Amino acid sequence: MGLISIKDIARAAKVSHSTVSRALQNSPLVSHQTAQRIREIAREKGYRPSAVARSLVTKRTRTIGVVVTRIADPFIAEVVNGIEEVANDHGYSVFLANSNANPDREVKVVHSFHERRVDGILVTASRVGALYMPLLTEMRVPTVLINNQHPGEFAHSVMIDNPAASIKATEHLIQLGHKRVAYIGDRSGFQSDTERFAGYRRALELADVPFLPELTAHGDGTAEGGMHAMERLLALPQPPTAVFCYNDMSALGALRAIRAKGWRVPDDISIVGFDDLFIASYTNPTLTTINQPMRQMGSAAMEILLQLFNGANSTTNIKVEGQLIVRESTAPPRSAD
Amino acid sequence: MGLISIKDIARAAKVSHSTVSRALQNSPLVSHQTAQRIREIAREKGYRPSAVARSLVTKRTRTIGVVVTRIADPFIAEVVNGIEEVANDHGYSVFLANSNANPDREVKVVHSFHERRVDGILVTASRVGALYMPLLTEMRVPTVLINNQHPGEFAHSVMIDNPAASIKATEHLIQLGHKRVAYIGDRSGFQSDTERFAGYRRALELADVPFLPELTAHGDGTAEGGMHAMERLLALPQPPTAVFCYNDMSALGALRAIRAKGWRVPDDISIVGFDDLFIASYTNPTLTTINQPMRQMGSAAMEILLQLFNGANSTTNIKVEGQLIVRESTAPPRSAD
DNA sequence: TTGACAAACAAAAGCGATTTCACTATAAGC
DNA sequence: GCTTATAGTGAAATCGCTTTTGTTTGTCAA
Repeated sequence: MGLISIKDIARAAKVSHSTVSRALQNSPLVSHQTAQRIREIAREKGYRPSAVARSLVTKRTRTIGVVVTRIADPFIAEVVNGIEEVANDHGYSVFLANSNANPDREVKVVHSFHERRVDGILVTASRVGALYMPLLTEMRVPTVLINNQHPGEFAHSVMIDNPAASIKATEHLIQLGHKRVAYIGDRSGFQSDTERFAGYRRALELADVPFLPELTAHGDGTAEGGMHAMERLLALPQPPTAVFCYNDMSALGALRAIRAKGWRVPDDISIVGFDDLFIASYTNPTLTTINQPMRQMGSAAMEILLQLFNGANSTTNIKVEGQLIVRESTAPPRSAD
Repeated sequence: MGLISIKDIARAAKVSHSTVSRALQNSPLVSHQTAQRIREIAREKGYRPSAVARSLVTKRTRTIGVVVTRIADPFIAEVVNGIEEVANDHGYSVFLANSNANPDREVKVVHSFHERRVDGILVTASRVGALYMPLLTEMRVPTVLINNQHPGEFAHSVMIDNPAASIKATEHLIQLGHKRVAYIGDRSGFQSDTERFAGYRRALELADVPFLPELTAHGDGTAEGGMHAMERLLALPQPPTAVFCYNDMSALGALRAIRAKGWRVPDDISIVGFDDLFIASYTNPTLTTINQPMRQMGSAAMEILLQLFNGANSTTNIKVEGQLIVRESTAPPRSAD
């Protein structure tokens, strides 16, 4: 005998298996006495109803699929933490899959979720938005996108307001007196890079600070990439006095490049990051950055899903605010030039 | 009509649904021609077989459950990345659940995995080892523990050799000439703390360096905890000249406490961490630490599971070596005393 | 006494697949 | 020409549940 089933405990309790099923879901159609007895026997035998059999008839699996680029990315891990928390609280289990930012693999993963009949799908930082529309429409699975990287609106999403946040970050530097403010972006063509860059330019414009093309360098969102981008900026005949980085990882690399050259932050150069990863509070100097409420973004996305499960059918596009966190990596330029 | 089923495509192809099933699994019991035609129709209609219906009859779900303390923990995220990679490669989907280091919740999660009929379970840093034995035996689900935190052997596990690695770390400090070597541990009672502390003491013993009880402080594995522990060590009349930290997070806090006091690393005090988290290469100074091959530990655990699925029944207890990575945070003491 | 009604349970259908078993052609062997 | 093996297919059983439908029993009013 493999696992014990509802029939086994029906036999033991001398009732039909339908009665057992009802007793275990506290249905009022079974007498309190019998129900009690059945539950007792079930507990004794360590019976656990099969979710797969149940799902087959109820047509709901109480599972959701989460597709991420890489779970080891600290930003994503926090988002997933928020998702899992809410999901678990509501009895949903979460499937996790990495896409490695590979569109093919992403599609494959979504198909596998479909076969598993997940009730909903959450996607972080996807770049295959255009592929999703037909795919998901065909599947009819409620889907919420988090920080989608493809231009265009999707039915349901949670995003950070990139332009507004970037303006805050850049304005902070300008207000400190910086005129030569650089931008280290991500060359991979994410929409968030485009938007953050736009915010940066807009802030310069608003403050009548000229935009200098040579002060834009591109990394790839990693510390390594940020380091190389910073090296290029430092090699300029007239290096910037402040740098706004696409994300904290890039900023980490920038800090390193500056230190390697023997310069000091913020004395010689100011640095602002984006994300407010945990480690931003533990770098030396600590990092001024934009706080993205990652955990809450995850919970919010999951809560949208829950509402969709409950029949809501309005489109929900949440845009959260980023908050500027001033730490030690920014200061007025050495001499206001 | 909800989702399209095997019957729908059977009707369209004018064959029985059994033939469809066979055609889609490339069974040799169906003619090449018919199979071709059926597959074509299935593709056209975007048919995806229901994994839940299949699982009900095959008794295998091709899913595994992964229970972690917190997915946002960078160490764990890397392990999970390794797990997901090989699981996905073999057609397994992974359920992820946080236990928040709460034994009750951990048991609940395992029960939910059981109901979902996962084929196997992976647990990282569990502290409820004693509870697992009966629970898992009853469930008969292959389980592999990663860095289990409960003393005692479990059937299958992947662990780092804590004592050996800690000896390496401590010896490194001693060889640099340090005599007052402190240890910042984790007061939560993890087995890894016990083992690392034991390694530390053993190294002192081997080098005839006296063990001084006042040089042992306890954090809680977080940067904050490490910071407070370090503050206590710094307040000593004669502070240590080197500190071996339970993990990189604690070391991060220690670095910060030292910096707050105006001292410098490694000039005034040397620091060694444990884990080699990504950020160890980006602190200032970069952190000397013990490398745990997190990703590989995850893959190894998943591979053990796969072997168990294939009928292997030997007990497998993998013990991986930690590697000392020397970076900038360690140097000889200011004056060999 | 009888019929209506409700309560408590059993029986059976069905979810969507896999798999066993049975059946029908067709080809091969005598 | 007749048995017999074989390939290809269909029918039916099955997995472990939920849910609809049916049946029995007891209570009460007429």
